[in-house]
Amino acid sequence: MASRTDTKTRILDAAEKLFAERGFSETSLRLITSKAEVNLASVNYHFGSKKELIRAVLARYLDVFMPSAAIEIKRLHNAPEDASLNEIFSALIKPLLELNKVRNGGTIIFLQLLGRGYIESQGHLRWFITTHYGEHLATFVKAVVASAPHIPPAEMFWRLHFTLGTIVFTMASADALNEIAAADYGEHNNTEAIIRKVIPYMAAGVAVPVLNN
Amino acid sequence: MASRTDTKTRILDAAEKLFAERGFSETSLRLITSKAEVNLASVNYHFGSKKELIRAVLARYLDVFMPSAAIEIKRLHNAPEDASLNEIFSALIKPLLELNKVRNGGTIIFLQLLGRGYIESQGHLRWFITTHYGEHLATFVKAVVASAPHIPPAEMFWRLHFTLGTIVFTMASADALNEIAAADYGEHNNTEAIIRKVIPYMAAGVAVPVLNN
DNA sequence: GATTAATTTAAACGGGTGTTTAAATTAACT
DNA sequence: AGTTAATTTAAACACCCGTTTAAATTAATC
Repeated sequence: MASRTDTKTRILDAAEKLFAERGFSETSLRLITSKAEVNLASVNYHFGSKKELIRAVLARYLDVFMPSAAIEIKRLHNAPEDASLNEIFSALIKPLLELNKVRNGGTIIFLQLLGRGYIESQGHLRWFITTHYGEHLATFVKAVVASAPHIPPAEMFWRLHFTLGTIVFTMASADALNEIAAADYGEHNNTEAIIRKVIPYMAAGVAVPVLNN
Repeated sequence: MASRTDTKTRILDAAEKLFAERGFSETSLRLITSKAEVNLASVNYHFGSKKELIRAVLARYLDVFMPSAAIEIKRLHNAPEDASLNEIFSALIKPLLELNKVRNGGTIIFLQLLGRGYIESQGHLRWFITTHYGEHLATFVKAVVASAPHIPPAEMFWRLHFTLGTIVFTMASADALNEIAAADYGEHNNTEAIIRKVIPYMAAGVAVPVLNN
């Protein structure tokens, strides 16, 4: 056991930050290992390949977030009346912000990783998440469907992915948007403030009646 | 003048398709030139660098879309009563679908390029668009603000970017989502159908009242 | 048709990539 | 303490990248 932090952990910590900032393919192993102050070959030794390192980075967050989110959703679902969409989305705030306690800036890093993953991996991440966290995901989807019974399942499928796009793109550009907002409107929003802004937007969009013509 | 298509055009046609599918940095000049059946060095000869090729690919669409979109928005604005958000967003459908006539699949290619650009270029694309097409953009924003006067400007800034994220992420994953939708719900949506699905979602989200607590 | 300019071509350049190797070092165990 | 296993290290490997060069080819001009 080394006196300093575990090599594996040092790699993950450096990698997740760089992956979130610059994307997966734009981040070289040499950049990661130099930031982590470990040897280049240690990535392949501990993780096998860059692709598996990416998976490990994502899993470290998903393993915390997914069960926690499912618990919060179930707590809502057990309430006497069905929860509103706003309540369901808001139930995710606590699990998301708890990631900040796991690591500094964990919330936004996680959401940015998610967005990078969905866009860069051409569907591989979607498969990874549904096969590894499908149960937790189903809990969430069920709650949303029950809360908006007037939306047909196929339409809800699309709207939930609209929702994913909304938050994931927003977080990917959060820093740039915050700069503009500060310059133009004197606003300064942290991650939680942005999440609280986006939830009403998403809830309204998901619930809006389908017009059939 | 060659008997076949212009070299410059052949490069642009091959590049835009590959860029939209795999992203900018994942697409090598060698892949582009081999698909275009032109020599590798011709990219640097005609465009100077890969970065300038990317700009040229984007400009070819923006030069068509932006003026056309601005015209449609102004046409609405001249109508006796103020247009609804749904009408404003729907006014963009025609300019978007006209891109399909410019090139096969032009609409979705354009939207995917836009998304890739926003996420990969760390703000460079945002700068490029606002400096080159700022006037047309302002026309659109003004119409939206007038149509939802109950939303403060700072809040509208965020919501319009939520909107951008929604459509851009959706289009980036459109092929994958369509496959799932076809398998799970027997649906088959073309680009226009997806756009018509996403507009009510976005309009509802942009217009939802801000709760002040 | 000769001369000039524009374009295309094949080859090389310098540099960065993920991964592998084999030796050196450190840790764990009997 | 001596032996084995786990880890770290420096170096090299094979490959792909964007760009440049200089010669060959094609087009345009006088």
